[in-house]
Amino acid sequence: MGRPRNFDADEALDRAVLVFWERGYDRTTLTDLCDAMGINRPSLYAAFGTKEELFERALDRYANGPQAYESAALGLPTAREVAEALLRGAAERQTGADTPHGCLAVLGATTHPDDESPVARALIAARSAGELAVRERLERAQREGDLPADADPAELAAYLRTVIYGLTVKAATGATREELDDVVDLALRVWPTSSSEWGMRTADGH
Amino acid sequence: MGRPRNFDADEALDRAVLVFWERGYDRTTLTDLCDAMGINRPSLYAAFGTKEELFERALDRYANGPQAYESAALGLPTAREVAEALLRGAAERQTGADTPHGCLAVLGATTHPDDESPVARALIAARSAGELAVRERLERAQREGDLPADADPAELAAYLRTVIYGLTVKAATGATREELDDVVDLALRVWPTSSSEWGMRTADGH
DNA sequence: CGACTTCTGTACTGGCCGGTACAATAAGCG
DNA sequence: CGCTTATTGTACCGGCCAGTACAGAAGTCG
Repeated sequence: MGRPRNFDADEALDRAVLVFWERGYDRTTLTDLCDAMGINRPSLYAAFGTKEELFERALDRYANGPQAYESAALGLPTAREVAEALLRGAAERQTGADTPHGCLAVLGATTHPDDESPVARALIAARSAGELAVRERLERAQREGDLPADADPAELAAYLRTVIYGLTVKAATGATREELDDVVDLALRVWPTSSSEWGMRTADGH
Repeated sequence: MGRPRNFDADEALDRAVLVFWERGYDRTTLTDLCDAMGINRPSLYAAFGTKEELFERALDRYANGPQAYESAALGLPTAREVAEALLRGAAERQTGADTPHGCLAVLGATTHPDDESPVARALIAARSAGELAVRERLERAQREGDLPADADPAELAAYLRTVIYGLTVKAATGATREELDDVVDLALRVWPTSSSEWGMRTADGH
């Protein structure tokens, strides 16, 4: 009962995602959000709560929407395919013509680990969860014999995550998809293809 | 003549660098800066101008101070040494115990290429200049026979820059120096050591 | 129809922001 | 010692921010 709201909450949240994605948390104002969502402030508060709470909802929706290619990538059969899908997916997603460049979870806020703000903690948690998921997928690959026994899933996951973060910053700086794909080509050469070659290349390390 | 200022401008600028480095441009207020610099607002304006202008001065000082390892790295004799020094230097610099984690030039502001603010343009210019310098160094290495002829200096420079950016985000998220060094170990395996191996690993690419 | 409940629109609040006016202060110089 | 010049400290400005009070509007249910 009561007066029905005359906007679609999911659609409004999608608009909010785009605004945060483009401008980051700090530089986004409630006025920006209301304009983009087509509603006014009391409605925003009633439906989504505080700006911080709205950001966390947006982050969640981003993970399940634009960033869903990540979980899809983890479902691929081999570790090598997972790695390539993660990197190519990041390059493609972050240079889309119709979406802001870069990644909301990385560029959403300038955070440092000792920052106790809820926004910072939500972002750091989201990033850590992403890396952990990759690591667990690679550990499974190793158990399945899909990844050489002397490879280190944790290090590989950290490396993949590092490259993905780097792609984000490059995309935000204005890199094109082609440039990013070239970087992905190079980054994937690290991937261990066979146990012997992997060992050989490790042996002469410093 | 006139009353002499009772603070050291360079020292005050160093303090400003630390504040911007830790909090980023947007989250840093003039009150933060004045407190850290030990001066009050009119003195700050007289000595450094606007907050934006102060940030650009801080960025410049950062490049010539904490980030000076980059230009030092470019002076090393071989391309391989240059690459390793850049990555190790980034890992070390961005996880220092006495300095904020991450890189001022990357985390200083959430920017997008179509952002016309002076701060955004200064940051993007600084990043592009950094990558260009690496690329030119690698082109020289190739002329000197120090890098295989079939390697692509522009792609390698973009790759190095991407990994460095990624290290920055990981450092800001709380990664330790050891974790970053492991990533550097992996990242450096990409480096072309001899023309034949480089070609071999390229041939079966997709 | 009329009571009730929920949402919408306007207009506002206290607080913080970047930037500055102005008077007091501290030096050099004749 | 005064005059000039530059910096300092205080106190303030308009503007924008996130968040909200309140009245009117739009539905449901008896």
